Amino acid sequence: MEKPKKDRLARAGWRLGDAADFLELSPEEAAFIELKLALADYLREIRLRNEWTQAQVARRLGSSQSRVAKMEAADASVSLDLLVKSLLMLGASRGEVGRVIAAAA
Amino acid sequence: MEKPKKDRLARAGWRLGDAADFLELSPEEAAFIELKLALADYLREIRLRNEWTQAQVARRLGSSQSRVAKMEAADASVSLDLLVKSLLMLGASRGEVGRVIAAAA
DNA sequence: GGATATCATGTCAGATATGACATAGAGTTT
DNA sequence: AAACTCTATGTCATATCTGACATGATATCC
Repeated sequence: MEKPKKDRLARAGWRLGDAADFLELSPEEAAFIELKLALADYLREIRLRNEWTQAQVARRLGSSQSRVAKMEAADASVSLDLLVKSLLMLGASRGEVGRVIAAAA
Repeated sequence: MEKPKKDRLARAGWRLGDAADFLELSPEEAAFIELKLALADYLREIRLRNEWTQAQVARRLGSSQSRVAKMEAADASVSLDLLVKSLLMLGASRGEVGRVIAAAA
């Protein structure tokens, strides 16, 4: 795994034990996390494309700026449910969500 | 919405008020629920394709037969996280999951 | 360099999901 | 019809997520 992605995961709270090397992730765990990262990136993309601030997105979603920040960071405290529901509420279609998930890393 | 799907949702705990007609769902809510139903169906498909019982699947997932039943029913108490993680653990690829989600109803 | 705007991160009470268990329904075998 | 197998549904203690708030960090403007 490349260094930048690894650092990003570490920042996002994906610490898996002290000296946890991310290579210890099972393939399914890795796929799940990368899937979340892809959705998080897409959320940010939609926000920037529309020139919204995180606070504005939060208002639309009935949430808070901090949670939007965590969503975009694919924080460990953010569920797939929240990510997908948010994307749909921001106008993404089911097909779009599926394609983002299916897209190769 | 067709009657069978409506009944299925009602059974799965998606009651939204007493006389709730599912037509009152917002488009995003409807899309989210249908997306879950598609994943639930796919989970069952994988199980049957491999000729596993729900109890066998539960053992693989480190869960219980009852939760597998609820997953296949797209019960309201089942998260997207659980569905997706379970599919990946049963051998589905990220691409497969994405395609199931993207697939039109 | 103070004021303002935007995004990041830590914390927490309340809400929601989870695995487990009990039990019911439905089909098969003997 | 009893015994057995598989699936469905209700409940619950515990675990995890959520929105909110406070506070940092960084950049821009005056």
